[in-house]
Amino acid sequence: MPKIVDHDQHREELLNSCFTLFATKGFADVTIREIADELGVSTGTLYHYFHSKQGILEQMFQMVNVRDVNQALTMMDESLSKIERLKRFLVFVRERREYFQNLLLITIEYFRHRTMDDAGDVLQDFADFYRRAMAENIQLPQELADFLFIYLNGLMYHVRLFPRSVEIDDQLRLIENMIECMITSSSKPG
Amino acid sequence: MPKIVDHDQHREELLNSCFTLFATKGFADVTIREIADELGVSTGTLYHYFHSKQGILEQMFQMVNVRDVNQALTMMDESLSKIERLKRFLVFVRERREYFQNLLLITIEYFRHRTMDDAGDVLQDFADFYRRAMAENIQLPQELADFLFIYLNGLMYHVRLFPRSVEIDDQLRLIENMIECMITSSSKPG
Amino acid sequence: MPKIVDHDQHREELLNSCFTLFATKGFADVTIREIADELGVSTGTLYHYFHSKQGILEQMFQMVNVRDVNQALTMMDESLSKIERLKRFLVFVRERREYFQNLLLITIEYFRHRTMDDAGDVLQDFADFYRRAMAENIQLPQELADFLFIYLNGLMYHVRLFPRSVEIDDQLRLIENMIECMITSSSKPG
Amino acid sequence: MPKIVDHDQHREELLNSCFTLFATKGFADVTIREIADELGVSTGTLYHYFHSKQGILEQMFQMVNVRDVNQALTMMDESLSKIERLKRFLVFVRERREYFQNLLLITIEYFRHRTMDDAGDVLQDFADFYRRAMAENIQLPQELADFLFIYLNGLMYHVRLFPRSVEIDDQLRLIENMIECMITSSSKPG
DNA sequence: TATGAATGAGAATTCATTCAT
DNA sequence: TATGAATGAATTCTCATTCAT
Repeated sequence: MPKIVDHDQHREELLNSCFTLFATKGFADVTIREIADELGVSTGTLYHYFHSKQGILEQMFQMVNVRDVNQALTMMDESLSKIERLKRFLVFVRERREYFQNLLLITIEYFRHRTMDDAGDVLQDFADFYRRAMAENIQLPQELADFLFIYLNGLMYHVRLFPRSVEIDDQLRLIENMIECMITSSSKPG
Repeated sequence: MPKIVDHDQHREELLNSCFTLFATKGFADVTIREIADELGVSTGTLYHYFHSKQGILEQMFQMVNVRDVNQALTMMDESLSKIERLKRFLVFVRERREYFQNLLLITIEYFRHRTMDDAGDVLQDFADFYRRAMAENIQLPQELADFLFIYLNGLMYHVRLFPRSVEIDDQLRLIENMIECMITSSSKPG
Repeated sequence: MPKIVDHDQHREELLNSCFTLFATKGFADVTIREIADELGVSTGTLYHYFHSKQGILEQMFQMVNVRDVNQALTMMDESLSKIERLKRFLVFVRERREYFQNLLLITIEYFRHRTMDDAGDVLQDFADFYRRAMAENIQLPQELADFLFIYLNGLMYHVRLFPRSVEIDDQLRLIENMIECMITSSSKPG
Repeated sequence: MPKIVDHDQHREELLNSCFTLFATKGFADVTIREIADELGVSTGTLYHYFHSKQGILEQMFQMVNVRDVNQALTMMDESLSKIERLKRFLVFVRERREYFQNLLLITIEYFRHRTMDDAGDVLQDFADFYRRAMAENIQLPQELADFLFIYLNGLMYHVRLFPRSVEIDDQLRLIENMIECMITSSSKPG
């Protein structure tokens, strides 16, 4: 009997392995051969799992999308205060900064290479998911969550491209203070 | 006598014209033929002015670098208050947002494709220049200027990739308030 | 399972086929397309077997080298006299004159296009092999074998470039007489 | 008044300068730019003097042809003996061996790249001239002169390609002895 | 006459994709 | 299902040649 489950699982492993490859070299500069070598399979095998190189990028992006949704939903403890939640979230981002930097770069690759027959506005949904998840999890007003999201993307971009010019910890403390300040000042009466 | 051509000036014009091309499609996905067509010259001419495709990217990035330095230095009126300066600066960014979005994407391309024999740490210098120019011009402490720089990069990234998800004017107002709040609160006694 | 191909054998066949091509047109004037057409394969296939055009020349020269060594070693009958050996050798050269003319021209191509990271002094080894094989096989003193080698190269060069100006048979008879004369006169007492 | 003589003289100088270039790198591997640089003129100027790259090779070969004829005719002293003439000739070749090596390589280039609308059988005439000049000057029977010619070409080829494997002086002494031997033995009465 | 900027056909090489095994 | 040899269109780059100045 063919192992259907394994097939999907295998595909997911394959996608994971070339996530970093695409992020660091860029989609166009990674060859199918490279991917195959990285994954330890032949190019022929790759084409059993994916329809094309393009398809790899698309499926990878969608997989990331789904996976991150699932992860984020289970992150927060219901009993925490806003400030605690924010702190936790920033620690979470800090710990996975490598991943988020790559995700940011992958998103650009997807932005550039998506075909218009991709179902719907995948990118918009992707961003919206993150923005809303942040608002919900940290319980921030959407505008503030957006602000935080935008800033964190800027920070990921910055530390990847100019690694020596800012201290990520200093910047995270700064944004924490700022958001905290906004929360407390806006919740204060008059 | 041969045709009189200002070699450097012509080269700069050529570089300007493929700035957008590289930003939108990405360096690897733009062909020399495309560039030549866009510029209205032959591929041979391109190689008369540039040593390689790589060389086009490098020279373009350096040109941008130099040009932006010169522009930024002449931007500010000495008599303005901090707040006024910040406002002016944000208007400046807003008006040139298209350009800054492209610059951000070009920077990633340069980051990916630079060769190690490029003189020094061009990228670091590039970022440092912007960070310091902002600190000086708006007269912010460096940490706050860095914060602003990082946020604005995040914003440029966001509006390019997810154009429908946030209002750039709302976000600019928000960051203005935040910085203003920081300035005033930190300058207040006690 | 992929198509079973004896990689090395196939490569050798390919090399054989472009031997004449390189000899007659010269390395630089043969295009990869021409080679591919001549061999009945695609350009892509060529690059599956060889690292570059340069590499084809290098591997071809080395293959020739090895093959000729093996052939020459089995040529001579132990029981023959010096004169008989010489005669046989000249017949051998005469019969394969087309090949030797091409080999001479190929050697020039290799001389011109070899890269310095080629292992050792391939050309010198190549010549030394021939000189020594001749001395041994015909049992001539090295100096006389060198003389014969040099003359025969000259003859191959001549008949290829100026085919109507000398009769190869006359010249072969002449050199036979000369060598014979040298052998007998030097072996005579007094 | 236009200087017609200078034009031709200039052209001859130009041809001289790229003689070595063509010999060492081969016709196809020398660029017009290289030639122009070597000659210290622009590519445009080159095309005032020559119709094409091909034309440079053709005119160069013809110039060499004519020049060598003129030189050789004035070389010999009428009063010398055969043996003396042979010796002188070999010294002449020895002194100009660099030139003859290049000439041999140029001849191959011409052989490969001549067009069929080149007037007559230039190559054949070229070889015949040398063969006859040698027969006349040294006063050898044509067959022996041919033999000498062929051998010397072989020697030039050998010392250029395999410089460490034979001593040119040893070989020249050997051929001298051989020819001498042939002369004296054939002139002796039965 | 002399220049060298401009041209574009054609070169070597790469690489996504196919398919016989 | 898995392989990797084979394909050939497309890419970057070169270079002989032209021509406006």
